[in-house]
Amino acid sequence: MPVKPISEAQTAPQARRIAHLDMDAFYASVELLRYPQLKGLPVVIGGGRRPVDDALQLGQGECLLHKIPVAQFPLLKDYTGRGVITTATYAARQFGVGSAMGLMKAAKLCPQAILLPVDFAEYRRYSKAFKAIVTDIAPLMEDRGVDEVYIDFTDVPGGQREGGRVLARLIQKTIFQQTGLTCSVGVAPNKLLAKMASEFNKPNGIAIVHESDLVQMIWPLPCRKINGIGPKADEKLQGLGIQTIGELAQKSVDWLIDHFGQKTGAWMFDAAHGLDHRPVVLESEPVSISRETTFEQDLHAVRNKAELGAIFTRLCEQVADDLQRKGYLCKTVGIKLRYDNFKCVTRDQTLEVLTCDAATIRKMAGLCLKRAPLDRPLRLLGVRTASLMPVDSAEGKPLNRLAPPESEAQAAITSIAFLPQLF
DNA sequence: TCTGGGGTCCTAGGACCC
DNA sequence: TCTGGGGTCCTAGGACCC
Repeated sequence: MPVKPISEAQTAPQARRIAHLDMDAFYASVELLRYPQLKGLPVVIGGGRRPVDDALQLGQGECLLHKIPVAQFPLLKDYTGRGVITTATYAARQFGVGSAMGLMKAAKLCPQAILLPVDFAEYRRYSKAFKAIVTDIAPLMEDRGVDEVYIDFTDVPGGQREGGRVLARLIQKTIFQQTGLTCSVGVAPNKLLAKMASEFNKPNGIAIVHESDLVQMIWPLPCRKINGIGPKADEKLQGLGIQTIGELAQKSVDWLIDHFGQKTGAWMFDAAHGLDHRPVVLESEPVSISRETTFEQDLHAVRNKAELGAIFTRLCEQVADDLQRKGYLCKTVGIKLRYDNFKCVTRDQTLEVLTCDAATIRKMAGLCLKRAPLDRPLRLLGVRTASLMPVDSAEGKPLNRLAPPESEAQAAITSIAFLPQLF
């Protein structure tokens, strides 16, 4: 029996261990740190729009709640407006309310819930804090939004111990000690399984999944638990008699490709078998930057022209500002409309120059708007920029970073052949 | 009294080029 | 003389995620 040389043993490839970390009821937990007197009570956070502030009778965005007794906190039943729930505490979830539910609908289910306005600035502070703790311990982290990250444990010292449990526990404990917030962690051979695993022992839990656990731990789960299978795909699967991931795994690739197309079918097959080769990505360039807003009341393109125009211009200014702050130029400008019947329409148009100028974006967006049906009342208007290029890599490209001379702007616009008459 | 805002990725057709 | 086959870019819509 040959003995492995020590050097080879030391460089033997480590098993791939990927963690998914998910903060528990993130926004709600941050609010509970600020208002500990709300612990155990049903609390809903939502809105973020002016009516919420009005309903809460807060002065000019100032948060005065900590000065008043719990009995006087604003209640969900007193709210009127178009907001949705962003997060609910576990106490509130027991009444069946949850993320993305309209506040008015939630008020029926749980009228006594306390309603708090969202405070993104505060959540971002905590988000940065917990991510800094993670990267201090394990530097290969992929940002998946305010409250979620993937972490590559593979080559981190201790990352292999107990399948990743030791390192997960360290990160979880450090985050709690330094922020007071709990999180759930799943560690598995890849992102797909890690994401599922992080849900297993929520809240404040850790779950370890190995390849050999596939049949026992993954196959009994409903297909909907696969990140990427949403309500539509799930409905279609159920129509085909497939409820669980295990049932999905019994189908052949060809059968899945026949029903879902080349790409989705092949992906579903891999997912059902626990396969996922996506790397943990540290940084990525944005594909688009956009702003949108839902009006307090539906607006009509003709009857409310002035009001709509002002909102439209403001959205363009915000997008331009976002581009400039983040250091990008765009080549495509688009709009999004949502009508009173909730139907959506988009129009977009590619420029011949790169720009981050509000007036140019406004002009292009205006042309897009004229190509959209404007007979129905609108509930939402959005402005989107895409085909982005970082400013520093745009050297030598035709630029339009400031408002161009009128003749140039005109040239850019009239060169779009199908629309000269609209301007 | 339904249903936010900010994203990514995929599909599919048409234009246009080789 | 009747219709191939790639490739890329643009546009619109939709599924999905946080």
